[in-house]
Amino acid sequence: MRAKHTIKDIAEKAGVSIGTVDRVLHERGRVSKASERKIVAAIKELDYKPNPIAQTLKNGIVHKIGVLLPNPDLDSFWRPCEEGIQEVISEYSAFTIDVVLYYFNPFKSKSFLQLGHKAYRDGVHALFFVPLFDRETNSILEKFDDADVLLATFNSPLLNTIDLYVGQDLVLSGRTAARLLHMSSPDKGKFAIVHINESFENAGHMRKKEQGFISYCIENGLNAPLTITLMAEEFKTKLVSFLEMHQDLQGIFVTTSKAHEVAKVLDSINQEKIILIGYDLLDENLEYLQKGTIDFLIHQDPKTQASLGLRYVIENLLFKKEFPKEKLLPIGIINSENAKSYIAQASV
Amino acid sequence: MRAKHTIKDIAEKAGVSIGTVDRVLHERGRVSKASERKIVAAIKELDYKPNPIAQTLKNGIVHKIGVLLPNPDLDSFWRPCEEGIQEVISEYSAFTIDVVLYYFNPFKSKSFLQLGHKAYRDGVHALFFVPLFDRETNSILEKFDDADVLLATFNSPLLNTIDLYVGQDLVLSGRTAARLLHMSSPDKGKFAIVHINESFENAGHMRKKEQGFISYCIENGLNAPLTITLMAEEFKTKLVSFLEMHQDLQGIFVTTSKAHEVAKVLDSINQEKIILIGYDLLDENLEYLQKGTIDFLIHQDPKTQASLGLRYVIENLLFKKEFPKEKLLPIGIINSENAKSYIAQASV
DNA sequence: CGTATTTGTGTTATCGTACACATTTTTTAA
DNA sequence: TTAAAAAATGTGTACGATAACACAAATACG
Repeated sequence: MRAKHTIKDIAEKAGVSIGTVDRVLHERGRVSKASERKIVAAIKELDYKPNPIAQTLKNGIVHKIGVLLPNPDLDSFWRPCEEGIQEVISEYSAFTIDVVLYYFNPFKSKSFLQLGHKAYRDGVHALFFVPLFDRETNSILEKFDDADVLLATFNSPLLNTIDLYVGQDLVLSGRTAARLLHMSSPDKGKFAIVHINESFENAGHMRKKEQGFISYCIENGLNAPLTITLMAEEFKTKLVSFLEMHQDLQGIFVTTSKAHEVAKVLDSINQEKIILIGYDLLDENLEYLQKGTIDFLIHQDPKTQASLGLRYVIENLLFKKEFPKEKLLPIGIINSENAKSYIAQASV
Repeated sequence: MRAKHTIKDIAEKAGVSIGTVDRVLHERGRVSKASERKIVAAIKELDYKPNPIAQTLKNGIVHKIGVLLPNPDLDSFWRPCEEGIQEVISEYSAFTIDVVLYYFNPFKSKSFLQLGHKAYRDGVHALFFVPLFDRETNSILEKFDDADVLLATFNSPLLNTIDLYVGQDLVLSGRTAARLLHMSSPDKGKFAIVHINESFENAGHMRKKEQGFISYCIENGLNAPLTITLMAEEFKTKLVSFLEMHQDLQGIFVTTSKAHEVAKVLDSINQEKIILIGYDLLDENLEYLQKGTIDFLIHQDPKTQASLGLRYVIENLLFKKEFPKEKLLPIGIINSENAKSYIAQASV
């Protein structure tokens, strides 16, 4: 690799001053066609690329990045996201960035809306958020429409024009679960999909996972899975009677991170044959994974979603690094053995 | 976050000039104890961190990074690594780095040694390599001993003093495979470990995987697995007679990326009941994964190993970013469904 | 006591880019 | 033809860290 060429090299080659080159580069006008031609030719010939380091130093602004995240104190599912964000913040502590965290109440769309608007008023240069509520998200996006603000989301997909989305293919994760159950009981299979409906915000997620699971069953000539939705109240009663009604059940797929609650019930009635699959590396889930009540966990990796997305945003602002419009993380299958390797992963 | 403090702020606070501050920062002497005390205090109080961007700009050197990699033309296992490296190179094309690739012959330790020494003569600032041969690696490391060169490895672990290692816990991956087989045939299980010994360089890898597999079996009261090593010659004959001898075999664990060769044989004799687990997302493996002959693949993710490691090296040189001494990547379990999500992963 | 030498300190140019401002050249109008 | 306006181009400084250099004050030594 030959040494990098600078603006000065271009200027010399084209026989003009660096100021003129700069004007061409930034299309600020006030340049004769003749000079412009020569400069453009020189840029091409020398394959000039501006030095992003120098640009960043020059601009010298403190990039303000808003992160709009559900409050982990209100729903611990978001704890790993917060951790990921914090890690990235300390990773870039030496750089001129200012990450402002806005924690909204995941059960109140208004809280989301208000904090989104607050981020706008605070004049953030980028907003990285979980678009939990469709209508409110649109309202926020409208606000930012004119402003030159980098908009990035994670966890929940969104149709709107967003610069970046980091997440997972939920349909595929449902199919993956179905395949795992199918593997472990290779006949026609009698399976159940359990939705645990704590807050309606997960509805979309659960539906997509279910859809994937069912599509696998159909394509592979399996019996259609049973479906049941459990709420916090009468959780155990309902589940137990469901199990009694379906004695021949071979596997259960829990579409949320609360598989441990199902495991608890299964344990209490000494039901050991049923294969149980759930989501996420929560401590409660891991405990039952080690005991063998939970057989597989699917890793949604919210932490990586958050940290990777924020990193894309930061590196774009700082170093002008490009990023993909959509980044779908791999669907991790976790059993009692490789769990460790995913937990260690946590710390960078 | 308050605005970043600069060397100038420190100078003002301590009532000295920036030159004096710089001398303290770099321990270049020529500073009175009184000034030093004041400066150190100011640095502490303002929590001063040097701006890595400015430092890099000032230093302005082109960092030369040597990458010592087995030639993918001679062993296609390394193709993804090369791709990962190339991706990172283009990702940082705007920065002042010069990545020099040295392709050695993975079947000839001498080739490895020679290119390692060549990298030294070329005066690289960092060397990122696969330490395939122990003795030769030590010889190379000795060379670099005095020089202030960043040494990083991937894929093959090493005891020596290396700044960074990116890889996987091989023992754990063997355990993971055992757990998967156990899940799919929940009695005492009759399993076989198949080593496919193409080149001795894999010996260490294979041994560790076997070790993990066996330890799982012991801990879980399973039968000890059978072990067989196959060479290219008489591959099929040997395998077929092995299968005939053990009609009740329930699962096979192939410790290399050549599970597809075993799958080919199983297919040819219409053996469908045996569960087959292998390594790596090769096209040949994926084909049999979709067909159902291969049931699981374990993802060693050589591409991420290479790209992540190189990225650590580059970001350390460019931005003084820190990295862990050892980075063990998660052990990915792949079935026919989530394979897609890992393949998509390939492109950044 | 005067000249060397050491020690402490401040000033300044540099890296590559960006932009305000100064200066020169060209065009237009009187 | 010449002054004014417009267009084109060059110059200087800043971003923050670094280090060579200049210079003063303090100390050493014959």
